[in-house]
Amino acid sequence: MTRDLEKLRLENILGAMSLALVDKMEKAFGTETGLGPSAVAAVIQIGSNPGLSIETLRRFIALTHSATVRLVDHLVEQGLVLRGEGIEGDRRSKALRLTDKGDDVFGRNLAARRGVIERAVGALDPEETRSLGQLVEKLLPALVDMGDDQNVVCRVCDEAACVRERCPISHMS
Amino acid sequence: MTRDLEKLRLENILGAMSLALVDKMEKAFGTETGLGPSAVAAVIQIGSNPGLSIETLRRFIALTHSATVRLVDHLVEQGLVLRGEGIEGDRRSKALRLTDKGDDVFGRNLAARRGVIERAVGALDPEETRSLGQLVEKLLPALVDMGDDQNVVCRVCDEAACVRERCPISHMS
DNA sequence: GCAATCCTATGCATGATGCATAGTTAGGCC
DNA sequence: GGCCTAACTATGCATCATGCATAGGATTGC
Repeated sequence: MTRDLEKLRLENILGAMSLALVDKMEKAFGTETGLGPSAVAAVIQIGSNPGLSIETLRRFIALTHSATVRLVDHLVEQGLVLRGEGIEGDRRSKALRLTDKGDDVFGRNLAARRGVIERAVGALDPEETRSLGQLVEKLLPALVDMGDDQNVVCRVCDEAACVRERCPISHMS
Repeated sequence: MTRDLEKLRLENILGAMSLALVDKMEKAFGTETGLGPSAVAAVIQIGSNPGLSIETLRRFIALTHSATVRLVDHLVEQGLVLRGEGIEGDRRSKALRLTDKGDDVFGRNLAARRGVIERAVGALDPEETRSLGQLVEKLLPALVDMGDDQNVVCRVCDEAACVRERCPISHMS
């Protein structure tokens, strides 16, 4: 019984920690680049997968198509994104790419995210950090459903830090 | 160097895990009770601290006063919240309380949150769970700034599962 | 009893987003 | 070749959440 209560307590703290971490990341995005969560996700995805289409982007960032169009419009106005020519000659689609300015924002967002997480993990010693990593790695797949949202989870990931073969989330396609 | 890369990788996964967990919680709130994140936070805070004022609530859920007024209006319309009489005879303030229906929603939201977290933690054995708990407990304070947002972090916490003396976040005043 | 302070409430504006719809291109089938 | 369906993009319209500015009522201290 005490055991159960203790378990509840730890689960509760895990939830609080996650929420705090996400809050801090979003706040850091805002102060660093002035972009909201969806815009940040879009920039990071376009930066990580240059040339993708709006439709593909839409799935990564979990928005409606129309919302994604508006969002991209906005990013283009801000000079962060370019709508290139059709993908593989398909003139329906537009290949999305970052401008130099967009690339800068891309990097600053990832750095801000890294900073927030490093600051938290900084409270642990190297041994504990490694231990936490192993646990999180084991726990993450249980959180992710099959289907579209596999990618959604990675919408603000630093893909340079992500070893695909070892990512707990199977990136398919 | 490999060590650094590995550290980056683990930090990245921690970020992804937190985002996934928060996503799932918000989704669960939506499907369970149809409320958005702010409304859920409001219900949970009113349920956990019955009789609080709009101004106090506002700080817990990190909204403007006006936004909080509108939110409470909405919750009252839905029959979840009551605006009671002034707090301690102060007729400026209105003591906020949950109706029976609101209390039901309160419980269902907390249960939904617990379910999401349990599902994730279910991937670990008891020993690992305990270990994760200790690490998270150590790491959480490093994430929380002094000031208002100490409470904000707890906006959807299950206070029944939270042992105040052992909460890494000092709840003051 | 008056001024400063605090709490609540409301008018107005904005930004993000979804739904419904339309235009354009590609590809397969006759 | 011509046509139908599917896929991708874009836009009009509506809604919701939220912030800013302002106003009104209550409390407190001098």
